Formats: sequence, C-alpha cells, structure tokens
Amino acid sequence: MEISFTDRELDVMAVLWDRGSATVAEVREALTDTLAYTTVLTILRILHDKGYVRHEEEGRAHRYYPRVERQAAGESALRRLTKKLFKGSPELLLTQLVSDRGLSDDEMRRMRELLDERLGEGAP
Amino acid sequence: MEISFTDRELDVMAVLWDRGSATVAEVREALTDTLAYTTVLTILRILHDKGYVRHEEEGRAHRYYPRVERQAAGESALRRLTKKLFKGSPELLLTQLVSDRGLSDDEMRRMRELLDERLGEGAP
DNA sequence: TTCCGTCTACTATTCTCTTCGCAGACGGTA
DNA sequence: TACCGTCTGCGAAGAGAATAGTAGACGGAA
Repeated sequence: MEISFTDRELDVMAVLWDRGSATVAEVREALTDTLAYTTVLTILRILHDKGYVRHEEEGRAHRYYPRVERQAAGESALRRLTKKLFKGSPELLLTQLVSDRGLSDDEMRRMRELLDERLGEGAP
Repeated sequence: MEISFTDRELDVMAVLWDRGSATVAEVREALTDTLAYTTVLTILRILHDKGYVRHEEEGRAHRYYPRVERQAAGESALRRLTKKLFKGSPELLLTQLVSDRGLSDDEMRRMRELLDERLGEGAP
C-alpha cells in the first residue's frame, strides 16, 4: 500500500497524529505557519476525500481523526527515500543518519541497543 | 542549506549520481519511465536553473554533471522526514527501519558496527 | 426576535509540476 | 549544395497543490 502526502498535507497529518484528533481550529493553532481557517479546512477535505482522515460531529464543529497510522506513512516514505537516495541500501541511510547529524552518544547507544535486541531475537 | 527535489527531478538526479554524468539521451535511456526527449531536457533545464546541475559541451550534445552530492540531498531529505514523520527522533526512524523491513542479520550487524565505531571515537 | 460569531461547503486564483511540440542550429552525407 | 538526423531553446497545455474568499447554517446573547 502506497501512502504519500504533499508537504502541507503532512503538516496537518502530523498534528492529528500528535494529538490523536483535532478540530479545524485546533489544527490551525498547532501549525507553525499561519494559514487561513478555510485553507486548513480545504486540506482536511482533501485528506478526507483521499481517505486519510475521517470526522465526527462535535457540537457545531467537526473533529478529525487520522485513518492511517503514522507508522504506515513513515514506512512508505522511508522506502521511497531509501530507494531513490540511498541506492536501496538501509545501511547507507543509517551511515548518513549517524555521521552527518549531531546525534548524541545517548541516542546512538539507544539505537545500538535496539539492534542488539533485534539481533538477539533472530539468532538464539 | 535546504535541498529538495520533485519526484521527477529526483529520478534524473539519481541517474547523474549513479553515472557521474550523462547526456540528455543517456538520462532518457536510464530512466525506467519512457519520457520524451524534450521532457528530460526540460527537467535538466529546471535543475540547471535551480543550480543543481551544470553542463559542458560535448560534440553537439551537452553533458550534465550534478552540482550537489547525493549525500547532501540525502541529509536534507532525512532531516525533513525525521521531523515530520518521526517527531524529530532518529531513534524512532531507526526502529521503523529495523522492524518493518526485512533487514538481514548481516545488515543489522553492520549497522551496529557503524554505531560502535562512532561511539568509540567520541568517548575515549 | 434580531444580531453576532463560529463553522462548513463551494468555488476561485495562483503557482508549481509534468509533459511535450515546434522552430531553429549544426554537422555529416549524397 | 541540399537534405537528414540529432540536439537545444522556448514556450505552452493540463493536472494537481496551496491559499483563501464568499455564502449560508446554526446556536447563543441582547
């Protein structure tokens, strides 16, 4: 299943994922860029048309809920990124992640632990 | 420095990165989708306007060279992805990378080594 | 009841992306 | 020289993204 968002759509989805749900006004509040109320509404309508969000009545307003998991979107995006920019190699991606950014030792240690766990499971 | 490409631009850049350089015809050949010669030319023109490629005369044709490293583009893209889809946490990204995809033990081991090296440097 | 503020639905404008055609340059071949 | 194929420059058309305005519904305050 291929999931993909435009930049703005992603901004809005990020709000919904962070909060679990939100009204138009709440989304608008949460966005860093200042957009017109109707602009946010339009983006939500488009997301709804595409099946990525649903909404329920809440008083006079609508409350919007994501219909796709952040994880699913993340996986799709990572797959595309790996393919196009890292020759399909996740290691290359990690190399980049580790080297360019100022990851703290703590972060790197936790990442290593993650791999340890993962490797422990597979090979008894 | 923010580098970002549209989907098609990325396709074309990927060819240039893979081969080091290419003429319009070569790019066209290398792309999986079949595009008109002029379409490829247009994309290269746009990339040139944006400063992402340069070109030299080669006989009657032009030979195009990337002006940005795959790495730089990868870093920008990763940063955006991390921020928008993984709450700014590289660990979360790694978790996803490790869990969803069928990474082989070998791949994971190499990734762990990478982290070992990195951690070794920083803390003597 | 009348007015005000908030909310949605619909529509419009502008911009960017994607795709490609046409005209003209230019070198090789008959 | 006259023609043919390949190449670029320019421009254009269609689709989708981003932004926002207007009209109308609806509940609460005066």
